[in-house]
Amino acid sequence: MAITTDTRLNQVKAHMLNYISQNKLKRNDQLPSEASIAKDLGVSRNTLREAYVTLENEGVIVRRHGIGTFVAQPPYIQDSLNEFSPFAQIIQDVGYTPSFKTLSTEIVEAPPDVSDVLKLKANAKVRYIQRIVLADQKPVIYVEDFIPSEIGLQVTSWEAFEGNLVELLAKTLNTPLHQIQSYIRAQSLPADISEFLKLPVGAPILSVRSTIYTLDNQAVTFSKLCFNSEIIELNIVRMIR
Amino acid sequence: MAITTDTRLNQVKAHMLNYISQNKLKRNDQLPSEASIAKDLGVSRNTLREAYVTLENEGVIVRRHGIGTFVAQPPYIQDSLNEFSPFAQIIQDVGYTPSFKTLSTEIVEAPPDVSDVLKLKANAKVRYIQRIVLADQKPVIYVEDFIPSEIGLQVTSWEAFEGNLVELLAKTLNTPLHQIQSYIRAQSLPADISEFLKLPVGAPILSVRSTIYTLDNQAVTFSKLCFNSEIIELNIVRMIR
DNA sequence: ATGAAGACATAGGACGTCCAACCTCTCGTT
DNA sequence: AACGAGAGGTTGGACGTCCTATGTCTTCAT
Repeated sequence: MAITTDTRLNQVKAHMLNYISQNKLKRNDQLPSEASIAKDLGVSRNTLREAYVTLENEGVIVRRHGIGTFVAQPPYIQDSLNEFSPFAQIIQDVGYTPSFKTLSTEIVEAPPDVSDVLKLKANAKVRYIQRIVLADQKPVIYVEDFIPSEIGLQVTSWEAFEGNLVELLAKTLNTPLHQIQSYIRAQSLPADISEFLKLPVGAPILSVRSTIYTLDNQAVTFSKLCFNSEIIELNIVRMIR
Repeated sequence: MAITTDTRLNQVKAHMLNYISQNKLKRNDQLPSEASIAKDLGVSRNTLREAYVTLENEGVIVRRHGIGTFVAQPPYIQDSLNEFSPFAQIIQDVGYTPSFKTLSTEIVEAPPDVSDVLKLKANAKVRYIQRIVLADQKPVIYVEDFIPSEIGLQVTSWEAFEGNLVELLAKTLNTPLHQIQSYIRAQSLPADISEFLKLPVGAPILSVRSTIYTLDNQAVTFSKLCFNSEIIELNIVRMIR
């Protein structure tokens, strides 16, 4: 379940993250120049530059033209945690350490709204997974996933599953998954979820319903999520022209 | 307001956006291969690849190894109704009739948070517009726009302005506006906005902060919005590959 | 007919090179 | 002492080249 392929670019990225961690670099500390690191690692400056650009986009470093490269936000996470889900990335971007916890999971008959979105026959079964996502051990997202049984995902233990659902789906279906379509609204926290998010009933939360489609517009997973909006913000980039 | 970081990469990006628009390409339509476009534009395949990668990150296209490059989300809003703003579309989609009302407008010194996002000098002036968006005469969105004065928008009467701000900006700056970057969170409705949205204080609302950029990543407008979440849902399409 | 092998087109990845733009520091002229 | 020119280091941008990985389509032997 390696989402990170072992390309040189990723090696370089990993090296830089290690470098910052091991030398205990703090915010605004300067990193070695592109050229020197590239020489040390035996890669071209292009490759290193690409790694730096990526790290900058991820908010780890800041590059300043004509001056040098500096630590922006020391890396909170090492590689493997990065594999869970897109939401881990969001949490990471905000500066927390993400983790998952499975509350329950079972095969159930699809509820009407789910069945509707997934275009299932009546009485069709779905794998139901109830999880929470934690940021620095604090619960911030409550997740319910519904995956049609007919897809036939193979997982040794759903209870212990911490992999990337999207990756697993893509691999099992052997087709690229194309998009998540999400609807977002604000909502008052209902009582039954309150205990999981450890927030008072009625607190404003982001409620998201998200559907993953194949290229053929077949819905393969439907998820309901509740975000603790005090900690997590959603980020959209939308093209307007 | 110098708007010309006219790098080749940006030229290529702009060209591809135009290409998709002018040929009216839709989702899943195939784009010419990297090599052929690069040859047509007289740039190296590297440069073109970089543009493609960027466009993919922005959700406009999808690249598939060994197959080709495809349109993910056409970069323009095909709108006739969309006279005023993307939000009119959202309201329309939900089944209401959108309209606007200007509450107040003036030139003010940019508040710190706004000045920060727009990268303005201290004490720089901005055009401040306070509006509400109505769905079937019912207020559903509260909007505050901040536009740098130096852009020099020409409007006969801001009070009566109901045009499309984005269009006006694009025309005045004579450059395509590229993307909106938005941050969304849930929030309890504060008292000062309560009267405009006609909702009780403390009601859960969607709070959105939205920035419009040029192709060169210059921020040209910053907006704060509050959505009545009982009526409006936001809709995101995010590429996950 | 069928299926395997191979040709071809496409994106993925990396390298080495060159020059531009930007910043800091030093050193010589005034 | 003040200032400006210039050297040297740093990131920014682009090019051309080479090879690899992945799909698709054709061709040919069975």
